This record gives sequence, C-alpha cells and structure tokens, in this order.
Amino acid sequence: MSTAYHPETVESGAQEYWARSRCFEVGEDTEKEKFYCLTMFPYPSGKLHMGHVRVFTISDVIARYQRMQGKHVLQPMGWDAFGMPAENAAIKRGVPPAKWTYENIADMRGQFKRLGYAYDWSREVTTCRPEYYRWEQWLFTRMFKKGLVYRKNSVVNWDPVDQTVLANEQVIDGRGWRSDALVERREIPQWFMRITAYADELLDELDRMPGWPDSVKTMQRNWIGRSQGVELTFDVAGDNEPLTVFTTRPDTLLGVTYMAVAAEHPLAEKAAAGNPDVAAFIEDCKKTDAAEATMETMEKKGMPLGISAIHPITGDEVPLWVANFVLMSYGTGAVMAVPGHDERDWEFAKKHGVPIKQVIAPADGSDIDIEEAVFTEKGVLVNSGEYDGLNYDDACEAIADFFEKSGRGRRAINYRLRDWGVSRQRYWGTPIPIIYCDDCDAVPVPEDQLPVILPEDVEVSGKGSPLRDMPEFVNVSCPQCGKDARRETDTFDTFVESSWYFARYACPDNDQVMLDERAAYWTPVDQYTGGIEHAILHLLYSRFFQRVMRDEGLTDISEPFTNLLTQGMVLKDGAKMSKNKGNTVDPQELIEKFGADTVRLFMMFAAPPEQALEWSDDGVQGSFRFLKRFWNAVQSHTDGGPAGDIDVAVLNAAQKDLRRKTHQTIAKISDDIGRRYTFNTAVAASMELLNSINRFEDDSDAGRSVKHEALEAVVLLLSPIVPHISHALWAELGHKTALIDVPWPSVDEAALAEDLIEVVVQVNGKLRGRISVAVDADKDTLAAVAMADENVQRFIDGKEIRKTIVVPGRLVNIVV
RNA sequence: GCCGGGAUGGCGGAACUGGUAGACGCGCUGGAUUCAAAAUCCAGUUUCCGAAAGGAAGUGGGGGUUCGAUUCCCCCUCCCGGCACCA
Repeated sequence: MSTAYHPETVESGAQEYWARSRCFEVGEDTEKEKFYCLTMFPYPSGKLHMGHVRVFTISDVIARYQRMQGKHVLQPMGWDAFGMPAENAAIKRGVPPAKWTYENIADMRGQFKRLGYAYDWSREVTTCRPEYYRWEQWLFTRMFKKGLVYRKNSVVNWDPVDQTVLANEQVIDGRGWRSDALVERREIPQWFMRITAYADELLDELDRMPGWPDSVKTMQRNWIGRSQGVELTFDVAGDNEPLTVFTTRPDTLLGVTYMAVAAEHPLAEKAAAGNPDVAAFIEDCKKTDAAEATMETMEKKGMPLGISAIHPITGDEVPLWVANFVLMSYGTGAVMAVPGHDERDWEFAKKHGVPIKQVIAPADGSDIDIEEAVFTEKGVLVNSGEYDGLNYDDACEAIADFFEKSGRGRRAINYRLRDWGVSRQRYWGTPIPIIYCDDCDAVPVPEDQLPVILPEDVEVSGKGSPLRDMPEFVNVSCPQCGKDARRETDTFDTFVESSWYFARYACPDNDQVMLDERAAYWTPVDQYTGGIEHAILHLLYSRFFQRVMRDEGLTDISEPFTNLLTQGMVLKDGAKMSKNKGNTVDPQELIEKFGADTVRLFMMFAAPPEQALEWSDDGVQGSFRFLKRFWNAVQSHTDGGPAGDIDVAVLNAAQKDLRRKTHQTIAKISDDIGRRYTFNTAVAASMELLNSINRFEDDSDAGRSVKHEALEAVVLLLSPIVPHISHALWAELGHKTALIDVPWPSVDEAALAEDLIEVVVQVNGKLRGRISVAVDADKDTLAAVAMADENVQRFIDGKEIRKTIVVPGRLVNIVV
C-alpha cells in the first residue's frame, strides 16, 4: 500500500531512532580505526544561516560515509561563544551577553537536531563556560613562564568620541560606526603570543601536509613570509642611536637615495619636537585606521625630517623621511629606499622629486633609462664602486661580508609573520589571567586561583569595558607579595578559544587537566572542514597552539588537522550572505516547507564544496521533486511484493544494462564521496541511476530482482546526503537492520563487463563520426573501422592521410 | 596595493591524467492528464545556417605549445576570499 512522501514524519522517525539508539555517542574503541570528523564550530548568532548548513552537511556526509566504511567516527559540535555580536546585541537591546548567547545556543542546537546531523552531543563544548576557558587561562600562565607571551605597545583604532577601541570592521571609511568620529591610531600596551618562535616549524611542516589544499599552504607560506637578507645599520647625523633596516636586496645598497621611517618611529617623534610641519604630518598619519589594507591602498605620503643618515659605504648623507606607508609593527619600522630598483620607492621618488640612481644593469647588457621605468630584476652592479660588475649572488655575499666584518650588520632571516596580539579591550571574552602589582609588575594568576571567572550579570554601554567599572573584579591582592593590586581587564582575542577546541572535544568533562588520554586517542582531526575565509588566521593559530600544547607535554601531535577541506561561501546576488547586506535566506523556512533532506540534497547538489555557491531559490523545488520520485519509485516497487535474489546466468540484455549501470554508479559515487569530495556529481550520478530505474519496465522475476538491487544501491549511496528518507526506504525495502548499521555497497566487477563500446572518430581534430567496436579491438582494427565510416569518408576522400592517432577505448584522429 | 581563488548555454553546474564541450538539475517551449488549475508524466532546449542529413562558431579577452586545449604556458579584464580587532 503506497503512501505519499511526508518529510516531517519520515525525518522525525529517523531522528527518534538515532536518539534512542544513541548511535552517534562514541567512546574510545582501540579495536577499530578511528576517524575524527570535524567542522569549524559556529558562532552562536541565534539563527542558522545557509553557510552553516553547507559546511555542516559536507562534514556530516563525510562522517556518515566513513562510518559506512567501518570506521569508528567521532563528529562533535560546540559553540565559539565569545565575541563582539553579543556585546552589540547587549548595547542595542540591553540583554546581558551571556543570556543572549545561551538563548542563541539553545535555539541553534534545536535547528541542528532538526537537520539530522550525526553529532555526539555528549561532548558539546561552549567556550564562554569557565570549565572551558580555565584551561586556556592555565596554558597562558604556562606560556608566560616560558617567555612565550610578553607585553608591548601596539596600535589600535581609537574612537575619540566614544572613548573606546574599535575593531577594524567597526571602522567605516575611517570613521567610528556609532559616533561617526574620525578614528585615530593609538598605541597601548597589549599582550602578545610569540608565534614567531614557531615560524620556521610552521613553514617547513607545510611541505609535509599532503592532506591540505595547495592554495591554503601557499597562502600560509606567503603569510609567514620568510626571507633571507641582511640587517644593516646606518648612523644618523647628530644622533647616537643608529638606524637599523632589513633588506633582501643588499646588492642595491649603493642606490639608496633616501630612507623612510614610520610615523610612530622615535626619530620621527624627535624631529616633530622641533618642526611643527613634521608634527602636523605625523598627527595626520595617525588619523587613519590600523588595517593593513588601508595602509597599502591609501595615497603614499611622506615628508623630509631634516635629518640625515650616513651611507655606510659611501659616507654620503642620505635624507630621512617619515612616510605613512611604513609600518612600525613590521620589522624595525624603518626602510632604506632604492628608487631605481623598487616599484614603490620609484613612484615615491618621482612624486617627491627625490633623485633616482641606477646601480643595477640588465644582465644581457641592454640599456635602460631609470628615469623612465623602474628596473626591479636582478642584474649586474654598476655605479657601485668596488662592487661594479658583480652579479646578484656575488654582490649580496660581498656586501653582507663587508657589514659582518665591520660589525655594522649581519645576515638575517626576516619574517612577515608578526607575533599574535591577543589583548582585546572588550568585555565578552576570556579574562586574561594577569594581576598588576606596583612592586611585582605583571604577575600571572596562580594555578589554584584559576579560573578567573568573567562576571555574567553586567550592563554593556558600548563605551569601554564594563569590567573596568567593577571594583569587585579589578581589586585583588598580589599573588606574589600580597599587596593591593589590580586585575587585567582586557580579554583574549576569540581566536584563542578556537585554537584548541578541537582537542578538548575528546575530553570536555575533565576538570583536572586540559587534555587527557582520550585526546591521544582521537587527535589529530582526520577531516577538518570549514570556510576558506579561515585559510590563514584560525588555521595558523591552531597549528601554533597545537605545538604549544605539545611542548607543554599535553600531546605528541604537532599538526592538528590531517586533511583539510575548505568550502566556498554561500553567495546571494554575488555577495556573501550577511545580515548587514540583507541578502540572507533562512534555512528554517525551507526545512519547514520541504524537510531537512531536501535542503541537504540541494546544498550538496548545487556546487562542489570548494567553490562559491551562488544561492538561488529555484532548484530547491527540484531537489524535493527528486526525493518524491525516489520515494514513489521504491513504493511502487515494494507494492509488487518481495523480490528474489539475482541469478546472473539468466539475465537478458536490458537487465544486464541496468545491473551495469547500478555497479558503475556504485563505483563512481564511492570515488566522488570517498576521494574527490564532489558531492554534486555523486547526486547527479544517483539521479541518473534512478532515471534508468524508472525507464526500466520489466515485471519478470529477474527484472524485479535487478530493480531491487538498483533501488537498494540508490538508498545506500544517497544515505550520507539524505539520511532520513534513506532510513525509511531501507526499511521499506524489507530490511530489519537499521540503515545506520549497514556498510557501504561494493562493486561487482563482473557486472561492469561490456562487449561493445563507442569510439569517436575525428578528422583533423574535428568530430566526424562514431563507431561501435569490440571492447578489446586493437589499434589497426580501430583505424580501419574509423576509415570505413560513411561521414568520415567524406572528409578524407581524395586526401593524403598524414597521420592516424588511435587512443584505444577513446578516439581515432585522422590527420589529412 | 599584496597574497590566494574563480569566469563554461537563459541559470547552477559536468567534462577527474591534454582526447566526444554542455552530464545532472533549474528554467523555458510543446504535448498528455484535468471541467479548470496545481501536481505528475512524455518530448524538445548552446548559438547560427539547413526541411533533414549535415555544416559553421563556441568554455571572460588576446597570444602560444599540440594531431588535438575548458584542461598546459604568457599577457590582460572582471568577480570573490584574506590582509593580523568580524568570526
């Protein structure tokens, strides 16, 4: 008796079964091969968006597929619960961030369950809970003792009206988003983690990470930006402090015609004291936000300081400039400028009338005019005194030797990577476990006083952190000397929480240690899936933290994520879906209308995971239609009663064709899901198979048995993507064992065998015919049959055949 | 600006290792069913020429390598992501 497809009934039935059998709650089974499948955990914004649905479905498909391969699969879920949106909501609606966050988590957990993800909810981690963040506070104090954290001044965006520090995204066209005031760069003391201490290891290990996309590895390599060069010092006329610069082009040293320092550089500040124009210029430089993209794209401005450096080789005076494009936080905050052989220096020199000197000539001896165009290639030294005639390598060596012998410089390795600033002047984050004492300076909070608990019952105004106004939080006694002291009110960057949560899923309930032996069982993550937007920061910080935890003796693992899948954005109208742009699509409405399986299916079908997915409301309907066809096909088949076993000896041609299609599809989808992660083509292949099934009209016993096998294959092959309908249809096909415990189907090689295949015939590379030949036809036979084709004859008739290319099983190309 | 990625019918995409461009789906067109509509089913659907057979062009633009290029190389355009305080 056929029933119509009702997704709510089917899906709640499957979900109740999974919950009742607790099939996704896993312990540590050393007998089985483990598979740790993880998705970047979400920020609990309150509502699931399409980007979430996409990434969580991708991961769930992989987890369910691996389970069917017999692996012991862990797939946990948790909440990246600290962050700015909670504070913004608090400012807007007066709800404390904690309350807002916990309510959002409850809502989103419900949505996740409705989507049928195979999560072990017993391991849920919430980063704003003290039982979680106490361990990163603890690790920070350990890092403090090792010198892996330190405090220094660094630049923030200062809103002079709201008297508060702004995030880069809160600065719009150089103005504060709420006050509209011009934002200023301001230096304040902040805590840093010494990620640069691991720069070489983080860089070198990338060469041994075959499971990561090349694009991400390249981005990380470029981000770390290791470069070999020379660090050299210039004396400054009338100043005792020499100026140190780093260059990767010491061969161009004789071409230095000016030098530039950052606005925050001590020399600039010194010059400003006696020169109001310079002072005004520096003030002007500070009226910009602190983002690097802004620095790089803004107009390059500079002003001479009226101070000269002494060229270390020629002894000439070289004018010093202050420039808005030199970053204090990068390198030494000073650069030597070689306008003849550096693009940016050339443009700056042209604009400001600084002389341009050619010191490199093209290696092939050709002439260039350095006033007309910059020459940045490596070549032969000219106008460089005793170094004239040397090539790049020899010149670098000679000049580096000169500096090292004279003690004025050294060969050095420079990194673009900077230490990680983790201080945030915000309330809703992990309190940095430091106490400031007038006598003992900054003292880490002792282990027995952890965690430093963030008070949750607060009012947020948007003007500075409420923690500063809480004497019961701030006033403490110094752990070292006992005198009155003040607690740090800054909190951690939320990237700190997301840098180790993947390990904590293994042992979220341990209140004695950060990680235990269960982490040793589950880590590293076998498959990590998340947005490409995290290619650098989150993934690099996590790799860094994993090493810090390793060196603390918490784990033996160095790399946290063995295989990485970076999924593209979900776009609408060509832009990232976001509340700001008002171009969101609510998954909840679609789930209510069509069910979770339709939404999951459409997400997997619309594009391959790595590509950006342009959302379109059309097409969801098509996925729903397909599931209805799928449902009806199984129902009408089972209406005919049970089907017998297949007897391969009695199958006719059409029955063999369907069997071949079934097993070809099993092979293709196994490859698509297991190796290629191209779920879109897996869905397409299963649609093709169902189309073949629906065209196959054969009610004989043999026909029904072949059809039964084909339908079972579709159910199993689609089950990672649409697990609910598959659960129901598997039972409908007469099985007592629940689908979740059934292994992935295997290919019957014998069913794939074919007698005749089609081969394409080209003449001069253009398609002119198709021939049907035996599978094992040799090259000569193929060529002969191809020549005999009627249409091919028209194109080769009367012409000389110069060459015949035969690709067995594929094509014949006749060149005339 | 720098780093990474992308561009294929009306739309989303397929073509995996240089070998049939457009699988699969959406949309659209025509037909069946219906009192009618929805739903469903069948057929067609890159463009141009042609009644058809067939032919020509065609994978963002320009050039190159090759018997053969969506695929490899060079140059360019536009779009997306990241740029260290959005997560």
